[in-house]
Amino acid sequence: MKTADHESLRLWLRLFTTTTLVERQLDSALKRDFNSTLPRFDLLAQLQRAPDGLRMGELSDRTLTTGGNVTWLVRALEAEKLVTRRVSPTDKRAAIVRLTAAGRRHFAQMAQAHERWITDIFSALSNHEQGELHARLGVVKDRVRSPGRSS
Amino acid sequence: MKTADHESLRLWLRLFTTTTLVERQLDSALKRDFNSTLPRFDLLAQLQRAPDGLRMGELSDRTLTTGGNVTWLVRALEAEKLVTRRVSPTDKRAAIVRLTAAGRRHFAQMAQAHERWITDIFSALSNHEQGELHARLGVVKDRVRSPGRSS
DNA sequence: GCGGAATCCTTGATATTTGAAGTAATTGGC
DNA sequence: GCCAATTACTTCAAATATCAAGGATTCCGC
Repeated sequence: MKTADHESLRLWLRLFTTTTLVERQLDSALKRDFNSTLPRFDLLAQLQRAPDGLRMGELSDRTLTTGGNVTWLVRALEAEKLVTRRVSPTDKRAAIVRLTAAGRRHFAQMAQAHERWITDIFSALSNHEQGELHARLGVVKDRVRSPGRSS
Repeated sequence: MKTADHESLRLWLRLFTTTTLVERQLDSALKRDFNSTLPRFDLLAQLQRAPDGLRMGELSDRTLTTGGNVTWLVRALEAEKLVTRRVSPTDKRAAIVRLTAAGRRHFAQMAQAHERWITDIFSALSNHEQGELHARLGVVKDRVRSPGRSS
C-alpha cells in the first residue's frame, strides 16, 4: 500500500495547489475589474440565490466562514449599499440580509465575468471529464463531512 | 453551451468546498495533536525534501505564500528551534533555511499522522480514480498557470 | 408562564496574510 | 571598476480571518 498512500499525498497536494491557483486568479481578477474580492463575491452569490434573504448564520454555513467574519463582511457590503440587514420579524435575535437593487446589478456584472473566467479555465476538460471530476470530488467531500473509520 | 457553463461553475464550487473542508480538517487535527498548523507543516515539508536547505524565495514559491509571510513563519519556527537560518556564502542577500535535528524529528511525527489522515480521506476513491483525478487536476492547473485564450 | 439551556449574533482580542515600500547586495553593460 | 537595474529579503500597515466571551432572545419541560 506504500504506493497508494503516496499517491494520496500527491493527489492532495495537487488538489490544494490547483484550487489555490484558481482562487488567486479569480480574486485578483475581481480586484482588478470590480474592486472586489472572492469572499465578497461568494457572499453575494449566496444572497442572490435566496430572494427572501438569508440569516447571518446561514451565510456563515454556506460560505464556510466564521460568524465573526460574516458580520464583518456584511457590515462592509452594507456600507456600500449592496445589501440591507433587518431584524427578523419572527425572531428578534436573527438578522436577515438581502441584496439591494444596486447589489443585484453589481453582482450580475461580476457574475457574468466570473462565469467567463471559470468556463475558460475548465474548458481544458471535456464536459464528460468535468462531470466525473465533480462526482469524485463529491465522494471525497462526503467522506470529510463524516469522519471516516478506515476502510 | 449554457449547460456546460453552468457545469463548470458547479465544478469550481465543489472543488473549492472540498479543498476547504479537507484543509480545515487537517489544520485542526495538526492543532489538536501537535499544536501546529497547515502552513507550518507545509513549510517544514518543503524543507525536508531539501537536505541542503532552501532560500526564502524558494520557500515562498513552493508554498504558494507571499515573501512577507514566509519571513513571519520562519521567524516563528526559528524561535522554536525547528529551523535555522544562515546567510548564503555565495550571495549575502539570500538566507538559507534548514531543518534542525529537532525539526526533522518533529516533522517526522507530524508527517506520519498527516499521511494517515490523507490516506483515510482519499480511501473513498479507488487507486485508479485517484490517479485520474490527479491527472485531470493537472490539466486545470496547467491552464491556470498560462492564462488561456478562450477555446 | 417560569427559568435554565440553547440559539443567534456581535464584539474585541488576536492571528494570519497580503501588498507596497524600503534596505542591502549582486549583476551586467559600459 | 562603476553605476543603473535587478534581485532577495524584511518591515510595516492594512485587510482578513479566527476564537472565545457576552448580550439578547427564544425554546421547552414543567
